[in-house]
Amino acid sequence: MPLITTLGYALLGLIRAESRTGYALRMVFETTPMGNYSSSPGSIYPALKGLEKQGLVTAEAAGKRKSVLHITPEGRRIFEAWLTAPVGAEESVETALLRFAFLNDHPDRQVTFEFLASLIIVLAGRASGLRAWLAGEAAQGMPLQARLAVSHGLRSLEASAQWASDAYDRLKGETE
Amino acid sequence: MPLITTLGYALLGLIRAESRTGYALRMVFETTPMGNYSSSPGSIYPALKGLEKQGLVTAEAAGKRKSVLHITPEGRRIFEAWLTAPVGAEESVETALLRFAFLNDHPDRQVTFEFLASLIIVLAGRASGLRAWLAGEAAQGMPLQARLAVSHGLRSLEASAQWASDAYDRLKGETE
DNA sequence: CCAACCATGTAAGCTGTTACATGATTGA
DNA sequence: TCAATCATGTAACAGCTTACATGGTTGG
Repeated sequence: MPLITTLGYALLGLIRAESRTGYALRMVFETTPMGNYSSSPGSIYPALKGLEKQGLVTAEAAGKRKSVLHITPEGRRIFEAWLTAPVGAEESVETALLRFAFLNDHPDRQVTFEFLASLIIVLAGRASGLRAWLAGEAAQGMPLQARLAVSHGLRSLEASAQWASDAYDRLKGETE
Repeated sequence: MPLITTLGYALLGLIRAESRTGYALRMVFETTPMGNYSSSPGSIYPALKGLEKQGLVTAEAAGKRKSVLHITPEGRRIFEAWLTAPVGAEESVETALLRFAFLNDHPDRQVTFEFLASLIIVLAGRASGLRAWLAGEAAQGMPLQARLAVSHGLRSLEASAQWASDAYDRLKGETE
């Protein structure tokens, strides 16, 4: 089993979509909202080295200093497995969104629909957990603003679920 | 200037509210949604040591192994400064919510209202940044699902702003 | 008396950040 | 030619996670 961070998968996915240099990958992070998965040479180059060491990408020399990274068959396998897994109970919304974005290129549209469906279920579960906590006695003893802070978390989950539902409809509309 | 992590401030705030042992602090994280700021002895005890080393808390021996932590005047000063600062442009929603929860105990209610007002402004700024990006040409070249993922970020910001506005009204109602 | 819980800590390892360093290439 | 940008890396450091280690106290 490979140990790949979210940044690693983000890099792998970008390389899969198009072979690139490390610098080109950095630029993606610096010029798009994908920058959340962070930038800076200090994180990207070591991460790329890690992917290379695990045989998920290969570096092709191109000029004095440049080296273009390509995904390997093994890299494809690993990425595909990560990409198409249903949303896990512990998975963060951030990585789920990263996967959703990369699923755009997946040939089987059904996978995306199943992905969104699993996301909605996970979010609903978390939301009901928070709702239960807020209704429970533990919450009654807490100061109002602490409860309000928790209710923010609930709102946030509801907004994500609503987004997922809207995205589902939107994509259904596209495919017809 | 002290270097204190979010976890450090969370601990400091809990100790300020009530002197506690490290174990009691851990239990707070394990039994409430505050668990986001994480638990596990491996992070909490070193963090407490750090606060002690900086003179922000003192440990009072209590029995064989227990030691009760108290906040120092210096700790109070540092915490108060952190607590009452307006929301920064780069500040995460998570730390803002932590501060909001702790502001519950602040004697001057006006501080909380100003805090929420500054939060709303920061969120609005981020939201318009994302909206601009989505409307810009960079976004047009991106695949639909990547744009949808970004629009999730926007929805999320809008939900947070709505929450802040509702919380403002709710608290205004309380004080009347 | 034994299990469960109270209570505190250390050690290894991984990730990421900041800052620094280096040199090539390109356009004005 | 000189500045900006392309392009890749290293080093120091901080923080967290997991896992381990240890021992006290309490209730059945």
